[in-house]
Amino acid sequence: MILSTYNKEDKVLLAVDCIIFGFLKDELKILLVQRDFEPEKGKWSLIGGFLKKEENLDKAAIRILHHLTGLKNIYMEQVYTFSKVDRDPAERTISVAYYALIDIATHDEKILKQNPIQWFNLKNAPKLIFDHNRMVEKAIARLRRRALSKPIGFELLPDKFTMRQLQKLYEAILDSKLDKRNFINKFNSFDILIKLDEKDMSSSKKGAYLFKFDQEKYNRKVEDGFNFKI
Amino acid sequence: MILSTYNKEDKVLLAVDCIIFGFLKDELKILLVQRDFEPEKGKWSLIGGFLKKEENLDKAAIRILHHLTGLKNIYMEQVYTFSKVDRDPAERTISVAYYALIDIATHDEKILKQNPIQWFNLKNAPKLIFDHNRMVEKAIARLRRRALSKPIGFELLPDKFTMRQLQKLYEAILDSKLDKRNFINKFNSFDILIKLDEKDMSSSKKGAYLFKFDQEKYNRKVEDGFNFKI
DNA sequence: CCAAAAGTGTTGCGATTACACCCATGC
DNA sequence: GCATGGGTGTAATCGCAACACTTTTGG
Repeated sequence: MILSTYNKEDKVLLAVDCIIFGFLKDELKILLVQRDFEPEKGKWSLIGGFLKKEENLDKAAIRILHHLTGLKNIYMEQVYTFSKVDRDPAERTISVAYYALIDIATHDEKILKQNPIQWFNLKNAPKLIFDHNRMVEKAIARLRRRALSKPIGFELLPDKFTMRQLQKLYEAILDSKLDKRNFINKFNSFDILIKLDEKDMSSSKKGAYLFKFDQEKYNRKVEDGFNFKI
Repeated sequence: MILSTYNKEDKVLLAVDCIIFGFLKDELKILLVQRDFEPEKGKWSLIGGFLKKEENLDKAAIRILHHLTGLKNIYMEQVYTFSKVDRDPAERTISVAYYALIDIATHDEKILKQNPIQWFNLKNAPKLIFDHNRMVEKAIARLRRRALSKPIGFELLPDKFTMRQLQKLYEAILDSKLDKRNFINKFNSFDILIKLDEKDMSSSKKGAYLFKFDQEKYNRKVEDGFNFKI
């Protein structure tokens, strides 16, 4: 029933849980924390926290991520709100899931200073508390859809990257093999990468050219109705 | 800060607002209510209510829709959670938006018994309270994406419908003209409709064949990896 | 000199698009 | 008999997928 004041309505705890994706050595990873409080103390969990009265959810997600990893200016996006009545046995809690994309290679030192948090390969991540595994699934589905329609992967790669790295990233996100030539041809046809004179020598004798994402050009193209589509 | 009990955390009001889509006379419509309480009394608003402690959000959305329209067994889906600090001037409220799809032709009598609610053409709907217009936008975007990848429109049409009605529905959702022959050819290629012997005589002298959606066949196809794609 | 990864184009096929005429009937 | 909406097929084009060999160089 709606009342003319809201006084009689139930209030609830609103949590934010973050599915933090990273990419390293051709593998998609997620960052997990070992819970240091009851219930489920010691178990692996998504990084989370509670919404405060004076902030919106986006801000809360940014604050929680920053607090537990030290990272700022990270791409985040709301995924879904989970509300099963007994999802948290301690108390009725609604949780809004956000996913974040992190370039591990550039940020790893910062993150791993924090103790009880750890990267897991997505494929062999542990069982998580509550409904966190479902949250991860939803976030992956979302990431996948996003990757097909936006050049989202750049958030997960260093500033300079090789075509092969980019391809491996898409393969990890989409969980399928892609053809090398077709992938490169398609990406080049978008014309949103800058080919550098530099080479990355770490993965082969011949060396592989490095590329950068041309954000400006991409934005202009989007405004002109360009549609990214892998 | 996460504490070992949640006692110190802020609690908030959690609302559910419903973007209710209908389709009649080739037009996509939304159902709105004139608010009968402060703040913003008398203004047009989405149909909404508050989450109760003992229900999850899906249940709350169903309850709220049923309470204000009398309808049951309606397709609903969570869209997004809105949390701007001052979105509701009366009190800090977070709102989870759901969209619903209703076949107006079949259900209209029930709905219009209720007094202060009314269908509006999407194109000339009034300005809504709070951030409700943004909610509608998000819901449309979601509906659009959904319509491209699932035969979602059947929720919006009567049990029996003509090809032309189906096409007009897609045109309304996608906000673009479609070619008559291409549309029918594509839809027939999916093979998920049952052509009836009956004709609808209301729109032309010749009459147009009626079709039904073959839910069973569709489900079987989806299980076999079929991918609906307009 | 050879192993290992990088780089590079072409072709066939299937899907999408564009397009125009006859049909049935109520008035 | 004519105006109105219903119904139907084909050809041209485009985008996607499949595919193999040469280059470079550290060891």
